[in-house]
Amino acid sequence: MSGVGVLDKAVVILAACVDGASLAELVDRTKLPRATAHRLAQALEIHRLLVRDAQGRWRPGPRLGELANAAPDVLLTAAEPMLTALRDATGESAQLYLRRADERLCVAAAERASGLRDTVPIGSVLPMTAGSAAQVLLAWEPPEAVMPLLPRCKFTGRTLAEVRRRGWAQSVAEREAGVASVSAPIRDRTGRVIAAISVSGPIERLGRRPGDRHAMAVVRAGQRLSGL
Amino acid sequence: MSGVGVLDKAVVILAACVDGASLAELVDRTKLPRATAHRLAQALEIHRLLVRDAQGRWRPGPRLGELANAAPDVLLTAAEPMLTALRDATGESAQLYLRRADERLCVAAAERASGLRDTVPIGSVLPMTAGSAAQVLLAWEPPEAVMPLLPRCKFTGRTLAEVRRRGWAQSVAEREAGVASVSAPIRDRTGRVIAAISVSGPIERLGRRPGDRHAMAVVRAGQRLSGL
DNA sequence: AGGTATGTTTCGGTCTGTGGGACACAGTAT
DNA sequence: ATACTGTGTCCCACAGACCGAAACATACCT
Repeated sequence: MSGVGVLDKAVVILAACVDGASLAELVDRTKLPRATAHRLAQALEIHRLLVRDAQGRWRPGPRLGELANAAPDVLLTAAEPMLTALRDATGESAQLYLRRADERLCVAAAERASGLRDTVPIGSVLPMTAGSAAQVLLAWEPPEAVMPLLPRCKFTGRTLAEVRRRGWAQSVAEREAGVASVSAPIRDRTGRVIAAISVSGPIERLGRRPGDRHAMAVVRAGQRLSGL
Repeated sequence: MSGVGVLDKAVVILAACVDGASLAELVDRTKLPRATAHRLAQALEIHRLLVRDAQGRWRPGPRLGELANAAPDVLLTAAEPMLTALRDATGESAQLYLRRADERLCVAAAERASGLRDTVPIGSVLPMTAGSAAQVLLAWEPPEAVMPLLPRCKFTGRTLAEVRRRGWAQSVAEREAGVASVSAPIRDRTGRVIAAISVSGPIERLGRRPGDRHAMAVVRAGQRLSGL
C-alpha cells in the first residue's frame, strides 16, 4: 500500500489500538495472523509507540505524543492566517475540523468580531451526523466506513455524492437551528481528505443556499491548505 | 533491536525528522543509505506519520497527534494519585518529569499545600544540566548521548555512575539556590528510563543529604509507575 | 562548461519477516 | 474432575519483501 509492508501493518496495528486492544481484539480488527500481530505489537511497544497495560491491552504509547508535539503541526500553523483571511473575506466565522471517529474536533477558528455569529470554540467536539463539515469529512471515505453512520445522519448518501461532485458541502439548520454553513476539504499530498474548513453563520445572512455565496472562497482556502 | 528491522529504521527516521529534515539531513542523521531513507520516509509520508513541506523537508505528520491524542496517557493517569501519595508521605512537593532533548518537562505535580515549598508548575521546562531529575534522566542514557551535555552540567559522569549504582539521585542547590531534591527513575516494560519522579523542597527541611530521608519513598513510587 | 550535491527510481539478490503450529495457561461447560 | 476452547507467547523453515548500489535527473556553485 505504501510500498513497505511492515510499515503498513504497523500502522494498521497502531490504529487498531487507539481505544485499547487485547491480542485477540487486535487479531480480529487487523485480520493479521496472531503471531504477526503479536510480534509487531511487541516491537511497537519496545519503541514506546504502544504501551501495554496491566490487563495486557495495548494502547497508544508516549512516544507518539513526543514525536507529534516536537514540532508545531504544519497544518495548524498554516491554518491560522487562512482562517482569518476567510473570516474577513466572507464576514462569517471560520473553523477547521479534524475527524475523530464518529465526531469532529474543532482545532482552529477565526470568529467574526461582532453581531450575530456562530461561535465554535477551539477544542469543541461536534457530531459527525450533521453539518457541512461532517459531509466533507465523510464524502470521500470508503462506503464501508460511512454506511454504519448514515442512518443517524441528517444527510444521505446522495448528499455525499453531490459533495464529491461539487467539491464542497453546505448545510442549513442541520447541526443547530438557525445556523447555515459551507465546508470544503483539505487534502494531504496523496489526495486524502484530512480536515474540513468551514464558514458558518445565521441563516438570515447566509440564506438557504450558503454555497452560492461562499463556496468559492472556502474551496480556495481548502486548496491553499492542502498538500502541506 | 526490536526484532523488526524495518520498524527500527522507521522510528529512527521519525526521530530524525522531529525538527524538520531534508533527505540529505535525514541520511546524515540516520546513517541509512539514501535510497533506504528516501523509500521509508516516503512510506511514512503516505501514512501521514510524516509530512513534507514546500522545501522538501520532512516533519512529524498529523497522524502522530491523532494516534497520541486518542487515549489518555497511561503514565499520567497513574501518576496523579502516586504523586499525591508521595507528597503526603514525604511532606514535600512531588513532580514527574519527561526528557525533552536537552531539557526536562514537568508533566504532573502535587504541591505541598502550605509553608515553605518548591513550586514547579505543570508545563514548566527545566534544564537538563542541573537537579536530581536531570541526573536520573541522563544516568542510563548511552555515553554518546550524555557526553556533549556533561561539560555544562552541575554534576559529573561520576555522579551519574553513582545514580546508576544507587538507583536514585539527589541534588542540593543545583537547579536553584536553597532547593534540595531527590529523584528516581520510572521505566517502561523494557527497562528503559522514560521519566523521573521527584520530591523537592528547602534545604532547611531536606538537609544536605535529602536521599537519606526520602530516597526509599521516591524509588518505590517510581517502581510502582514503571512498566505501565 | 564542468563538478558536486541532492532527490528519485530501478531491480537483482539476500536476509528479514512471515505465520503455521506447538506449547502453556486460564476460563468455561459438562 | 475432566475436556474443550480461547488467549497469549514463542519457534524456525522458507518465501518474498526489503535492501541499497547504481543510474539518472535536476539544481547549484565555481
